Amino acid sequence: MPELPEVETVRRGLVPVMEGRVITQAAVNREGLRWPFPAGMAGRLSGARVTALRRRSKYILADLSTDETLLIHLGMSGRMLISGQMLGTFHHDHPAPKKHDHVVLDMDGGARITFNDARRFGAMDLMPTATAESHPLLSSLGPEPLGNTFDEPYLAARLKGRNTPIKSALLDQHIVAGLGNIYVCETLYRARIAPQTKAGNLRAGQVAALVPIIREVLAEAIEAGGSSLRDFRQADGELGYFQHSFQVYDREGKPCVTLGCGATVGRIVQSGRSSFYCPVCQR
DNA sequence: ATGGGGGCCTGCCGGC
DNA sequence: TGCCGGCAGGCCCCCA
Repeated sequence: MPELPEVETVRRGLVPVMEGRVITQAAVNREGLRWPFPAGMAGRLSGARVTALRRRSKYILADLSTDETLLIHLGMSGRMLISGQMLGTFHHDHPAPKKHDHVVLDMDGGARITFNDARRFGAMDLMPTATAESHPLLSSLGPEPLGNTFDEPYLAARLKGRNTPIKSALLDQHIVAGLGNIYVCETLYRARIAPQTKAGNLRAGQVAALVPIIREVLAEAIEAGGSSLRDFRQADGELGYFQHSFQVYDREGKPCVTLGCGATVGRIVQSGRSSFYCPVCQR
């Protein structure tokens, strides 16, 4: 489910209860999610202090005092719930366990973090911190879209000659890491580029425009997540998914929001995924 | 190498 | 109310 902005929002929500804290007890309720958990995961987590909580693409990385790093991927339906330590509110009971609560981390500050994932497309793994970036899930990722190495010359080089639609190219985590279906649709709408356009056929100006637009779309979504987080980590302590208003995503049949356009948002399927777009604005 | 399709899982929503 | 098909924001793997 979550794309880069949602994962970043979750990471920021976890920082106050995890960073610098010791995992006093880890409970693992099943063998694994998408892949088996690493051997002895609960024991390797218990007693470890989280020294830093980082993000790479859609992965959360918790560096531990044991010189291991815990990799967390939320898949499509993964959620992190915080209980036992609410913002200024008197509250220290934990809610009853729910279906699909797969991993539970109790922290020394009194917080409990529960990883719930109905579809089990998520993942957790442990690896030495020193070689974290060579983890198979991370080693071939493209650059961070908000980082310095993601720029126009880079993107132009990666799209050059590619016959795949720009929609698919931007979803390719090897080209740029962290975009998913929603933000690719939103990016192409803002860039006024039709999703069917062959990546290699984009004009230079279009490629140049994509870089700042991708940055803007993601930054705005993180900002929206950050602001909703303040009111969002309450009642059930669920982190993460803010209501965000999209310009085209999931708006099939609704009017294009561009003033005076008057067209209707369309939907096509590309590589098995829905692309939402304005057939008039996007060329 | 590249591009396309299948598969993994469960939950939800709309139509009948 | 229930059943059923279709769909979901991710990612890996296999095939041509």
